[in-house]
Amino acid sequence: MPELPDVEVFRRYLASTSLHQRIRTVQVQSNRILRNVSAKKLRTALRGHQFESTLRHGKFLFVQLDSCGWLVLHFGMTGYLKYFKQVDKKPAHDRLLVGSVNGFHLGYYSQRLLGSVDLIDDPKDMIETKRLGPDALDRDFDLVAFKRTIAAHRGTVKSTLMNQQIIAGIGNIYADEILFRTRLHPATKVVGLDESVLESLFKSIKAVLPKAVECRADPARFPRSYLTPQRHAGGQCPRCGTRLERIKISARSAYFCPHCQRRS
DNA sequence: ACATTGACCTGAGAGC
DNA sequence: TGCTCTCAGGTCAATG
Repeated sequence: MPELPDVEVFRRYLASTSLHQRIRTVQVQSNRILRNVSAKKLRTALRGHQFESTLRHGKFLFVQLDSCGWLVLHFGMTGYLKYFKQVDKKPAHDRLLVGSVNGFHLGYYSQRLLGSVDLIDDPKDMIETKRLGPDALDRDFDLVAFKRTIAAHRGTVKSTLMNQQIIAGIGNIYADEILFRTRLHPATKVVGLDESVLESLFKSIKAVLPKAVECRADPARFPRSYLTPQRHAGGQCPRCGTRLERIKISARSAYFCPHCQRRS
């Protein structure tokens, strides 16, 4: 699930529910999600403290602590957050539960355990260490930066869009949506795309992602012109009605309209 | 340096 | 019903 729009929705959810509450309990339900922090160290860092603010870069959510340091949440393929009061009504696959003095809990969920939780000193350092590219929605990430960033790469346009070290935030679903809007076949090579196509691709990124956030990353709310709600076996192109095709690009499924997105 | 592939996990759904 | 196979929106290490 969680690409940039999903994580932005999680960030707003956390910010509207869980800031400025004194933390009373910390339950690590699975050690597997922990990266460079032990359960004990995490408990010590959180208990008695508060979440102060939030930040997002690509698919990473950073939560600032009032003491010092940041909690980092990554959601993998199946992660999400849930804020609730009744512990007996919590969903399955909770991996971290943070309880506050107000009686509510913030749960981090990850069915497939591909997500991660970490504790760091500074988001900037982490972004640098992981060599993440600019966040796709950052204002400073403009057309000039986009062209400069993408120019050095030789692979397909889809794998380039999904490479977090080139641009942070775009995953499999939104790469397909962006390419559909740009009418580009997913296997098109970046090399040889002319200026006008690059500009159109850039505009698609800057249109699709905010629209998805506005729709709370829920495909059921997406405009009719969007590919994502049709992105399944038997799905049809919202523009021309052609049956969508599925191919493999860098070992992931790419859905596209064979009529609107011709191989060039 | 860059691009691609398989491995890491669990669970749902299809087909037999 | 139960078995097997494939697939799923993530990254990372190993390979070409």
